[in-house]
Amino acid sequence: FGGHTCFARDFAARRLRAHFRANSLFDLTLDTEAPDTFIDEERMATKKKTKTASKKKMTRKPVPKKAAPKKAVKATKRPVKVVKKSAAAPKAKKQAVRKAVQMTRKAAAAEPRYEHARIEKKWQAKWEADKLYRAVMDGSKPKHYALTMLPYPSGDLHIGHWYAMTPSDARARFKRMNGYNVMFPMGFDAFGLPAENAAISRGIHPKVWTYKNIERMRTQLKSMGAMFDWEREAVSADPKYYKWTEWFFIQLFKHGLAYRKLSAVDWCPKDNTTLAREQVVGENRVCERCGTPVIKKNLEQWFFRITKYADELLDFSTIDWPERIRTLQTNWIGRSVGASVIFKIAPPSPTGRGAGGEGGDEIEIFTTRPDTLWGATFMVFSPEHPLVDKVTTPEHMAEVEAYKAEAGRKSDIDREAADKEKTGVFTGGYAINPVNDERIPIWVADYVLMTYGTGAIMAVPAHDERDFAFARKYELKIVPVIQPLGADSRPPVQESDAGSMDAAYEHDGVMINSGPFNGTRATNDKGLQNPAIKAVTEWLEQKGVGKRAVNYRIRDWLISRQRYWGAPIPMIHCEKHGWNPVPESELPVLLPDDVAWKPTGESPLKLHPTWKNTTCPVCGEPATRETDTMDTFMCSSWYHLRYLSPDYDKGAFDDAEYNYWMPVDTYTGGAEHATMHLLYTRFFHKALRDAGIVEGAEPMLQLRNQGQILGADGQRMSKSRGNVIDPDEQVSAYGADTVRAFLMFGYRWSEGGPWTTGGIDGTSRWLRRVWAMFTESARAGQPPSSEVVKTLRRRVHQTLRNVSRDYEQFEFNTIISSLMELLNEMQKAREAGAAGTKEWDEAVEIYLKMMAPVTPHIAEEIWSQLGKPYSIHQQAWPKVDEAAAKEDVIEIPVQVNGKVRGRITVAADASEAAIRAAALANEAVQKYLDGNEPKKVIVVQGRLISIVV
RNA sequence: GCCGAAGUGGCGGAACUGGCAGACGCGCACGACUCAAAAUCGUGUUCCUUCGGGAAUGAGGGUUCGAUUCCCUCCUUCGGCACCA
Repeated sequence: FGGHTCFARDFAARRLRAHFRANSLFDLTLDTEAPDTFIDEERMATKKKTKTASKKKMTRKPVPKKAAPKKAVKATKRPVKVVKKSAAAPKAKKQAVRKAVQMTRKAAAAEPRYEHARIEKKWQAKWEADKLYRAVMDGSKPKHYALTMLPYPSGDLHIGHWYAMTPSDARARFKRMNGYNVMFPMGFDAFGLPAENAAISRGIHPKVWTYKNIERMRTQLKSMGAMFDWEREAVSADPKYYKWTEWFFIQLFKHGLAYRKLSAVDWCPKDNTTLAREQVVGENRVCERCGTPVIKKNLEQWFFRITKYADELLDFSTIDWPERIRTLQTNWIGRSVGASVIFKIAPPSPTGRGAGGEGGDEIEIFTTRPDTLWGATFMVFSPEHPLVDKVTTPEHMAEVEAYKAEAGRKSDIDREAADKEKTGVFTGGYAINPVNDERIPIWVADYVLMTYGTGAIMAVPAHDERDFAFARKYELKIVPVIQPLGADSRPPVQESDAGSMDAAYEHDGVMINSGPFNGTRATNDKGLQNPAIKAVTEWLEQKGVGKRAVNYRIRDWLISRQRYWGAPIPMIHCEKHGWNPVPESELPVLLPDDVAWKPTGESPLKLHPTWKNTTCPVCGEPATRETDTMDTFMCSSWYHLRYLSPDYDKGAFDDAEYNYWMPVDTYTGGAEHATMHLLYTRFFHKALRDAGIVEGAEPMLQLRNQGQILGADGQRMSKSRGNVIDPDEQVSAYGADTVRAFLMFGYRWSEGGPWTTGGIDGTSRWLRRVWAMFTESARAGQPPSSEVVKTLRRRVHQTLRNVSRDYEQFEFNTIISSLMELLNEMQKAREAGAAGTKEWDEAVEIYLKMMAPVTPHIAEEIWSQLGKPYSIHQQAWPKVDEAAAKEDVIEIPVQVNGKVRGRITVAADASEAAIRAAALANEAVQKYLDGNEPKKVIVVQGRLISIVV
């Protein structure tokens, strides 16, 4: 391992160890050919020998040590402590449990080994042969549609896939055992850039690359032992799938929800394609796929009218989605309430200075602060605003043209950097402020964006930071209109004092210099709950110069991609008849196989010699096809519908299946899709609903996000960092059940975290112990006391209660810790002779059922070895016996002045008076009371007693 | 800057109605076994301690008999947005 870090060496060593262990290279008992009894006896005998030998040594050796002065002190002091702490039972209890655990751990070593590889292979084959997880409609059962995000077939399954999917699988299995008819489908999001990039760099056809990867990943997915119904598999690059992707596009087009528009769009120069606004990320505005900074291009492209649904998408009242996702989507949609106000362009002044407009022109602006209208001392137009040319006077024309040209050349990053110094030029034109008829100058500046509001703003320098900076730089008038509440605070009341302002005032105050509204209280809240805004908006409406208005940050969804490996956009352009959809009878528009993939910036389909040539569906004259393909997020917006009936050819899905299965009951996947897939799919469903294709407002009722597994170094896993954990290696070393259980045990599922080398060993030990204890035959011994079996039952049913709740709530880590705890309790019970009793058998049966969703193979194997009916996964979830789970004697801590000073043991149903009496009688408590009468005694039933002195 | 989430031992994390902080596991230390490892097993493991106790859930305050949990202020980390008028 020369040249590697210590970590790498350590990691490699561990892997080797695991590998040796898995392949039995260390273990002397691994001769599976030999009869089991022989192995057992042989081993037991050796164990016993070594045991007695060691005991002898033990008793002899420590003697001189104990004679050492230090130890002697401890030895004498100890008994005192023990006596004192005899009240503190938990410690003793804990030790007893520990002892029992150790005893059975020893016993475990004697059992036939847990051979995960053999067991897992065996059961996976049987489940598949038996179609155990086939989900078919069944009106007699409640349905549960469990969906987990489908993978992109990029090559190999990642540990992240396991982390996302296996807990989802466990939850689906839990639901199934609870009587639901569960569908848990799987598929591949198979179109997209990586396939095409592989084609370019390696010369493999995208289709070949993709399907080869799917083949491999399907095998890897099967190694999870998940309950995927493979007969429902859907692959988005399959013509029988994308036929309906195309069909959906046409439906959206027919309902006015898909349209073509020329606009400045985000373009990734590396991937040579346009991107949706959602796919441009980060401060530097980079491509979400490859990290290259995007540039703007003016192109005619296809858009989906997601903005039409902005308001509806803000309503989460009918779905149970994480707060985080709701916030992200809400912010992304970015709803602002304010007013639109109409400013007239001023007619040319008699002096020749002033507007170039001929009069009668109006300009509408959007503001969230109509209460500051009286402070609007100038207007600013975006350089792209169509009225710029009209308002610009001849003497300013050259300067304005130069500025526009400069703005056009700048990238968005340069232009939109918030800390950049603002620039602009005067147009020579003026507008009339409708509230006070002031003539205010019109400027052009690139800090005003054409893409938000109307592309023009009223500038209120006294109360807006950006306008203030601009006004200071170009020496424009500043009129304060909000006076702070304190007498001597700024800004000044008079316009002439504005020169002393050093920043815009953006806080609460009282309106001044505002005609009829002087004295009105103005808070800094936006929206109509601000009394000043409410009053002014109503006044504007009465005067007919403005009205209440809402604006959104979200833009329409740009879906055109200048790439080959995507679903073709089924549209035809004719010189005479413009754009028309391909007739539905001709769907799908098939992707041709014989294309040259060259990164030219044009779709490879455009370069195909014949593909684009077709005829106009209206007139039959020669016409051309759209050569762009669809964003892959279009394909994934409806995959949950294709799973309903992946082979159905009379429609995108079979209505009967839809009516039975939809909507999705639980959806699991990464939060990184918050403003992309998770927003698109909600939009898509609403659009289909309005097109009469689906029903209901939302496609997915409940969403839960898992976190991310990072490399052991806390960084994102990546090949270049060398910190990738390969799930296949983990599976071959530990088995799928261990990997599943570790991923569920080691993390809060919603958080994720760094991979911990060695952490998996704990889970591996757990399963080996389970194996050992449950496969070992009961030894004859003294019968257990009734207390032992009663305690056992109580623990079992208490655990069942907790575990059931945790499955329901996606809290997988505590499921496994509860199971580990119960195993420790069971070992204790076993040592006390409980094995062989009917309570023991019940405990084992419930235990296996509780672990079955997490570790399906080992549970099935032990279940079958115990002679129980196949399959454990078809068993009903056990019911909690509340009576058995109830504690009859409880220990309650007694607090004196907020500190635990003693403990009392009382019957669980003891009366408050009895508990109080017992607490006050407690020796330790008496000591702390020191003869004083307690001021107050609080008894919390079953919890604690708090005494205030 | 704005919005959101989260801060608990060496680590992952638990504490589900405001009621015994640190469950469960990892790691570590020492010991048993071994020629030696590995595996397994045993003991211990929040910190301080004069061995009586005391302190502690990012920091500081508040409410309460009682706060990891509720409220306020601040700090840190992560995620998102970012000239959005």
